[in-house]
Formats: sequence, structure tokens, C-alpha cells
Amino acid sequence: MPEPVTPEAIFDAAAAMIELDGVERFTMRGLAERLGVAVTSIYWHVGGRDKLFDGLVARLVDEMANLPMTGDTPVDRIAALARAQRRLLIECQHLLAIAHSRDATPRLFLPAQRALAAQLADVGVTGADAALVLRAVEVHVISSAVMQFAAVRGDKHDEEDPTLWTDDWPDQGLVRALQSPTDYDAVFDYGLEALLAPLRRR
Amino acid sequence: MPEPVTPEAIFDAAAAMIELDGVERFTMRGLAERLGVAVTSIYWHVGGRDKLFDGLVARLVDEMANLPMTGDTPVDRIAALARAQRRLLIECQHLLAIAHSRDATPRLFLPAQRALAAQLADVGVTGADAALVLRAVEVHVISSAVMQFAAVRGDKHDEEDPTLWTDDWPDQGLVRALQSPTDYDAVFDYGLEALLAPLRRR
DNA sequence: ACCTGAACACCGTTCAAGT
DNA sequence: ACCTGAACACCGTTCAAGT
Repeated sequence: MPEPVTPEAIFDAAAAMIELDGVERFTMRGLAERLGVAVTSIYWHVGGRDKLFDGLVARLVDEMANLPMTGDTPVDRIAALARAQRRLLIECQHLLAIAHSRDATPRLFLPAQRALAAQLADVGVTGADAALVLRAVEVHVISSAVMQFAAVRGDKHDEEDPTLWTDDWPDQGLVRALQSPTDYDAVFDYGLEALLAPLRRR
Repeated sequence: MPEPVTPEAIFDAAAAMIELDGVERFTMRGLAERLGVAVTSIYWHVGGRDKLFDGLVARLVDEMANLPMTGDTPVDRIAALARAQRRLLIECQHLLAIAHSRDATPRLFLPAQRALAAQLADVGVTGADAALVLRAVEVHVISSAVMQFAAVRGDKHDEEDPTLWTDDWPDQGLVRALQSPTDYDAVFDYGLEALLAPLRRR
């Protein structure tokens, strides 16, 4: 089934290849081969590697714009959106890496800022305070996704160096907890609730 | 002054080049030219690109191991260390990017975990709870440095899309705050204090 | 309008050969 | 032990040429 070569088909194929093998293994020539065309054909439809990645990032931004925001209270809705954003970014880890390497991470959150601002206003947080909370939550979401990515790929190296913790270290419970793989979901929730705690007290 | 070609000199030159021009512009051939030797000489001394980056990451891990931890209370000392870690990582942004792309970010914090654990024990936090706080602070530090990096390079794109915010949006103070560049220092401090607040209440 | 092959300038890496 | 040049297999990209 040789699909027609459209920009859409090119972006789809590129996204699939990148999500499968990572950015570093992605080549224009490989993409052309998968599409069954000459490399130069891609250049005609979407341009070079840069333009291609621009398009992929734009797609991710679009996806970030339409996420559910459910919950009984404004703070619950903010938390729900943050969790949905994080889930999407973890699903699209390689695309996130591309966006990050092109300094486009802040842009990922622009579409959601309006909705977030409305919820903050509902609990009486406005102006510079609201901007600070907004940014803090954004940074928390991104970082959690980015770290999860690194951890999942490199979990062989995530174990503790046993020589660092002698057997006579008083808190063996901590040592055990650190030696088991990091539960990034728990870390994310802990941080998110800490960030939102001041709002819950209103 | 043609310095002798030692692994040390090679790492120094590579680090300087990367910190100046970024990873993407760094090539083995360029490094060889700067050192005044043939490319193949580098392969003899330190191995290929992978080995070279391994060495650079190892150096960064070493630097992370010796950071000051001053403050009157245990929580203050934890905060001070986190700030010092963040400052170093921002200074070595490109090296951090390399470490991150090689999934070595968790390793950056291993050397400091013992000292942090001791401070946590002082305020009575142990076991799995201590591990969670440890990880939450680590993630916060990394993320802040990583975001700062992206933001500084891409601050042209960090401005808000004016079409998103109509003039009749009720909270013009927020709009103004979002339109000015993000103060990542403030975002970091806000998040750090939120994470440590539960500890301060003991 | 769409697609192609040839060609260019660049990579990282290997290896036999030098001293 | 140290350094070299030649060579290989791979890139991204351009461009004139085809239909």
C-alpha cells in the first residue's frame, strides 16, 4: 500500500520512526526509504531536517492544546490538567526531546495558560502571583516528563553505588528505598501537591 | 604553545569547545584541529566520541560531589546545597545536556545523597519518606537548570502570543507578568520552598 | 507540479603504516 | 608508545534534469 506522499504522510512516518528508534537514529535517507521515494522528494514537500522537526513540534503543541481539565474544585482542575500534560509528554518522549533541543518547551504550555489563569482567578490568585504559580507548575510538568524519560532508558545506571552506603549507615530503610528504582509518579505527585498546597488553603 | 596531547588536555579542549559552541557543532575533526594533531590521535588517547563524552560526564559528576552545604538548620543546608547544584549545572549547561542525553542525570546526584540523607535524618525524616524528598529535590534542581537553559537560548520565542490574550481579559496584571521574560530564579525558589515547607514545620 | 540521480561537503571510525 | 594519511560508510543538502 504505497500511500501518496503528502506532508501529512511524511510527518506521520517521521514521528513513527522517531518514536520507535529515537532521534539520533533518524535520518532523512531512512525516512525516504520507508516512504519509498527518493530523499530529495522530501525536500520538495516539507523542506530539510529543520523544517521537518519544526512541523513535528508544531503538531505536539497542537496536541497540548486540547487536554481535559476535570475536577470538582479549581485546584483539582489545575492538577488534572498538569497530570494530563505530563502523560502526553511521556507518551511523546522523543518529540519532547526534539522540542527541548530546539528551545520550544515554553511554547508547549502557551495554549493551556488561559484556562489555567481562569482557574487561578477563581481561587483569587492573580497578577504576578498567578504567573509564578503558572510557571512553577509548567516547570514541574516538563521536568517530571524529561526525568522519567532519562530514567526509563537508563535504569541500569539508576541503581545506587553500594560502596556509598556502608552497612552501618543508621537508616537502612532509606538505603533500601534509594536502591529500588525511582517511582517518578510518586515524585511528581508529591511535588505537584506541594506546589498547589498554598492554593488549597484558601 | 602547543601543549602536549594528554587525555586531560583533550578533555579540557573538548569541554571548552562545547561550552562555547554547543554540542551540535562539536566534531572530532574540529577538536583535532584545535589541538593541532590528526583526528586519529584522539582515538588513540581517549577513544571515539562516545568515550570522550563519557569522560566529560564523569568530570561533571566529580564536580557535583564537592559542593558547599552551609546553613544554620538542616533544612537551610539542604536548600543551600540544592542552590549550589543548580548554579553549577547552569554554568555547565552543555555538559548537562550531554549527561542528560546519555541518561546519566540521576548519577549526578549520587555523590550528594549521603550528605542530604544525614540532614533529613536530623529533622526526623527517614526511610521511604526521605527517599521521596531526596528525589523530589533532585528533580526540581535538574528541571530548573534544564529549563533555564532552554529559556535563555530561546527567549525570543518565550514571549506570549498576543492573540491569545484579548484586551478585555480581566486580569491584565497576569498578562503583563506572563509577557515579561520568566524569572527562573524566582520559579526555582518558589518550588524549592514549597518542597521543603513540610520539613520546616517540624 | 512532482520526482529523480548525481554530486558536494561534511561526518565518525578503522587500520595499516610509519617513527 | 605515539602519531599519521588513506580509506570506508555514512550523513544533509543542492541542483540540474526529467516527466
